Amino acid sequence: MLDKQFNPATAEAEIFKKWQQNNLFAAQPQSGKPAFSIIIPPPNVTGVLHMGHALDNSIQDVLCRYKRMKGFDVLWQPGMDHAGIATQVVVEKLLAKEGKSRHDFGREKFIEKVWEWKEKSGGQIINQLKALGASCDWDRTRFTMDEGLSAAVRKIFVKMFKDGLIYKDKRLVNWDSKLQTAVSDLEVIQKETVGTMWYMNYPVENEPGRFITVATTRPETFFGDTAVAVSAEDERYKDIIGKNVILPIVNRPIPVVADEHADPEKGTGAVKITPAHDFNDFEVGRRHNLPMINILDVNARLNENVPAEFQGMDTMTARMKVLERIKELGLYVKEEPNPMTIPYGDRTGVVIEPYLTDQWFVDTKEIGRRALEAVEDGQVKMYPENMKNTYYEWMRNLQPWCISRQLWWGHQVPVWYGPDGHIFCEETELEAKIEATKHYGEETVLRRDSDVLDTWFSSGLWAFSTMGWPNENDEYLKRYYPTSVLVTGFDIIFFWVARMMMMSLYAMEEIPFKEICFHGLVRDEKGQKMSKSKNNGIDPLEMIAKYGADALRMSLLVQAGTGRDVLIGDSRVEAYRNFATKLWNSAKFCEMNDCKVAEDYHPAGVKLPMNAWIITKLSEAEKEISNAIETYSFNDATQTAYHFVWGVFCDWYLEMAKPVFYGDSETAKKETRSTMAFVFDKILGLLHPFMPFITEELWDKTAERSEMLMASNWPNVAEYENAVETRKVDWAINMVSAIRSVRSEMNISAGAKIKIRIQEATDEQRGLIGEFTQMISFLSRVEEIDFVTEPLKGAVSTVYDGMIIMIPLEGLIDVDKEKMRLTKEMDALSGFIERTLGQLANEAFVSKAPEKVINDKRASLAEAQDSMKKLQEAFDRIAGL
RNA sequence: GGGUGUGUAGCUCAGGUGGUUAGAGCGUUACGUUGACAUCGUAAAGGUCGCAAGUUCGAGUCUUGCCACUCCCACCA
Repeated sequence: MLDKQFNPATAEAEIFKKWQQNNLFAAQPQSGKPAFSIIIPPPNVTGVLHMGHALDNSIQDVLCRYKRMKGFDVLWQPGMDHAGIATQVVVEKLLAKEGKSRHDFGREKFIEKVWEWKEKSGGQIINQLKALGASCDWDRTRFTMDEGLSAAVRKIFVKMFKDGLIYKDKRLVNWDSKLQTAVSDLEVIQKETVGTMWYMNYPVENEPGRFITVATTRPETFFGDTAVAVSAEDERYKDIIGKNVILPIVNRPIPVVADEHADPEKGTGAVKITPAHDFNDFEVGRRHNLPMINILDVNARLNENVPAEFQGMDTMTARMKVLERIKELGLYVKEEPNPMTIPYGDRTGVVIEPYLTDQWFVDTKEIGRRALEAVEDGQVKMYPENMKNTYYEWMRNLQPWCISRQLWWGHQVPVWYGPDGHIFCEETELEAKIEATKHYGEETVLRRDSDVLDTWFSSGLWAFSTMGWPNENDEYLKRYYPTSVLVTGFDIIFFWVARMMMMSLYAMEEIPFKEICFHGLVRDEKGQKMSKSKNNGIDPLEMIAKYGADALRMSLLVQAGTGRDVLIGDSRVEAYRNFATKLWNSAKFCEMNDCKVAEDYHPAGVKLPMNAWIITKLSEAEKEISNAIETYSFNDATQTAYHFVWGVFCDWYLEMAKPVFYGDSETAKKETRSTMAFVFDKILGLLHPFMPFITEELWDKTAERSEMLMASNWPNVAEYENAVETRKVDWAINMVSAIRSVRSEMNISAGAKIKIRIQEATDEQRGLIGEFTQMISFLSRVEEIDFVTEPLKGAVSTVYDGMIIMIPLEGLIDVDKEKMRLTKEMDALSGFIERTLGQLANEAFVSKAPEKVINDKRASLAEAQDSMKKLQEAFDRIAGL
């Protein structure tokens, strides 16, 4: 006996355990089945499940479950990212609570602390993914700091270094002064604001009274100025190019140089050049061999390269102080508001400073070109396709990738320095020492580079590092790489997708995945981005607790058209919880009516049209769902399934079955019981990828099964389709709808049994009505159907497929209401008739449109005119009362 | 500045290659019968398909222009 309702809170964990016990998640490399593989986008070890994960992993789970049922051997490779910055920040915060900093522990001890944290509190998200139903091969869970993955990182780094693709360079990078590390361009967020532009005068050397006015938004960088640039074409300044101006306060002479960077149209046409603190100025500095004076320390405070009174100031204080002094010197000109963007760190929210340091870079020119070509020539397909344009644009303007971070938690750069600074880049310290001994001719003390790598460097290797690489002979690597499809949000296309493409093509000489399915962002019910500041975040675990994982998955998937954003909120999830309940109740109906698949049952042999009909509808739904999943249109797939279950199976088939079950034909009952059970089983299969828990539960509770639903075959009933019977049942259904509509509009009480009289039915129609009398009567509460040759007085009428259907009401008719109803029906027709007559009278249309279109128009016109005539007659009859 | 989307019912969205009277879900309204389900059923109302031209016998669908909004990238002395 089925319970009154499904209780996800207790059932889901049990079901998940059973899947695990039956080892249904593990890939089966020896199975001989075709392989299908997905790597999970590794969530941060610090992460907790949010709606983005829920969507991303629901999609992957659908694909994996569907493919398994389709006969594939599936590897869904799970794992987590060590998330350098995020994790270090979490642990540092914990230490701060004890009043300590990482420096109190030192690097080694601190890293131990992080590992401790990871073992104790990290990776909660893994269990949360399980709550969602994710069918990953959990025993293969990997972590980007695992020994194997770390070995992969070292190997790639050394190889790239030796290939000249990784190099050290002193250049301007984005400096996060809170974390005291470099970050990549992608980790910087530009925010618009209105700042101020200040104008000030620099005296020209040896020409008393002459000044050059420069404009700046950052007066505090003033001490780093090493030139003023003007355009060579600018008449105002032509004569002082090559001369010096005096930098006020410090009275340092700096040259006036001609450079294309200076635009005569902008500002004053003269630009102060601060090579160590501005990306454009840096380039100008390189072009003119200007000194680069760094005036900031790692905390973004002014350093010893500025006059003592300014040292130690933060940039804002220094800015005001500089302006004050300029004013005192009488060199201040004016200021005006200036719209501008300011860079902030995406993790810390502090202002990012361009900062001159030694960093490690990846030369992306060559590997970027290959990654670009792999998409251009179609080796890697993207869904939706227009994501290619975004990818192309970025790949064609690739900048060197700054991969070093001045953190402790992460993959330490495998680089050692000799006493003279000579670089030894090897996978182990031992190898470095051996090389050093060779180089120096004696054993030498080496110092290891303290930098760690950008987290995305290791996640860039994820597609193959999780599969055993660098062991080229790993059976998983051989079998499941390249992976079948990558499922991810378009927000990390540059961070991760592009990097995986580059790194995989470099290391493996092969693409990491054949297809990429991009999905949109999850937003709240009103379509707003979820954020802490708006406090509109919705916790997937809360939704799962409230409505069940199946309901949450459905409500996400039902909107997951390729690339579209997904809106989530209580009312949406509730709707799919209701759907789950509907499914449960339909199972109860089956059980109550003793629906089981009889041993001698075969779907090809059904005799009742309604049974042939439901099998055909099932087949049509299956084809649509399969097709939609294969093209990543999860919205179509789920909507088709939803409509088939609720709108076809429950609303019509179960209702049609009732008169059969209450009737006295045992053969009809038997066939219908079997068919219903048969179709219901297939429904469980079709829904399983989307709603794995409730379907598995029903599968278990509705019959004795030799295997779990998850391990069963995807439904395929195409060979049992029966178009002829299906058309007949559809016709009867439409007739029921027509009768119901009249009843409802004429306020005939829902319970009342009515008689109907039909005029002008063809022989075929009479035959159909005869065949479906029981069903039509039951579903439209009709107790008597008769065919007549003369119209009835005192009846309400409608026209269906050319037949006049009349409901005699013997004086109870609300004449005005019936007149209104008929008028409304006729109005709808007359508009169409008029338009169509016009079209058919148009010679251009008749001569140019294809014959089929014209014939269809003529046919539907004739039908409409016929209905019109019959409705008009009904109207006239009623008007006479 | 470059790129990419979006604009269809109150809301959220479907609507290959142009062709009957433009659909769904939710919401709304009315009415609720029998024995799966009120987490339900039946029915109805609701749209000049962003605007304007153009191509065409015919445009939600194609072209051009415009308007509004989303997102991404770059720049901003």
